Amino acid sequence: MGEQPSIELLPKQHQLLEQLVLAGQELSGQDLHARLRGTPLAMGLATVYRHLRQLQQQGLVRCRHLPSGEALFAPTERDEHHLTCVDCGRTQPLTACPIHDAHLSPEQIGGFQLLFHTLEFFGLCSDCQGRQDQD
Amino acid sequence: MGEQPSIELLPKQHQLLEQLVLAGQELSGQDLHARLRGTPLAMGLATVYRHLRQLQQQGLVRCRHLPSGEALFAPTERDEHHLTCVDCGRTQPLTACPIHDAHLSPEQIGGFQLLFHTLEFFGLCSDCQGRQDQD
DNA sequence: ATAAGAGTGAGTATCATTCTCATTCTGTCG
DNA sequence: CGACAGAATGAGAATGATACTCACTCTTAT
Ligand SMILES: [Mn+2]
Ligand SMILES: [Mn+2]
Ligand SMILES: [Zn+2]
Ligand SMILES: [Zn+2]
Repeated sequence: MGEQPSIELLPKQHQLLEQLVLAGQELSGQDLHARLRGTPLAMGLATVYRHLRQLQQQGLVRCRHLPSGEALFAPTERDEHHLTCVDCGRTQPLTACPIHDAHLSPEQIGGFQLLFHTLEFFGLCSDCQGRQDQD
Repeated sequence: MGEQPSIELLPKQHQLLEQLVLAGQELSGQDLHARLRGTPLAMGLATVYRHLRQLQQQGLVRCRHLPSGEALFAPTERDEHHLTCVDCGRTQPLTACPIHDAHLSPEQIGGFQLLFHTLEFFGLCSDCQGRQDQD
């Protein structure tokens, strides 16, 4: 825990990571691109996605996919997960990660160097439970 | 654990669920559509995706997204997760779910009725660790 | 100065998924 | 039995996020 490969981080990669940290919430590639437009930090969409992929490969960023297919990115240092309604899409963050640094046996890990995980819970929110059979 | 809402299951929905169970592995919407083509159980892509969404809303099916954006579906009864290499994409199943029926406080659940979860680990496989700085 | 290599981004291509909407199926009622 | 309402279906078009191309610009080393 606590990688510090700040070496080898391109300026634009550093920018993207910083934006994600500052935002305090998950952002899509499109979001990041839009946020930087007009600023001296602006960069093309291709560069945004290219660097987001590389940041993931370094374990600095992870992403989850919405049902819409859109991917939301966050710094791995922010170990946050969500509970999402399969009906209305309402989402709420969990206040703690249920697996901390889970105990995966070396056998399960099979030589991999673990970088991060994604964990999402799905269910019906109270509103949609009511609307269950009618509607 | 052990829902039995076999009531309210359309024939084609039942078919899709059965295919997923029989397959023993995750299948994409395209996979399912292709598998059924030519058989008397064939159905259009729109119907496949429509019913997959409804099966998810009933908590019978869950899905995860590959980096490619493709979604893979599985029956929720099969509580299996994966460890994927962020570099080469190689993937291996975990032999057990690290969160079983995790202990989420009612406070965290906030009125939701939990249906299923997705959990994926990412890292570097042994091969790609070697290729680390070169390449 | 020159050259090799890395980084960039506007535009285009891709392709899984969703949307449209005309058609077919199913069950009900007079 | 027709006639009709509503649900289900699927071919084809639309969508939209992401990946790819490739010419151009920087950077760095000789
Ligand atoms: Mn976590
Ligand atoms: Mn599990
Ligand atoms: Zn809801
Ligand atoms: Zn690998």
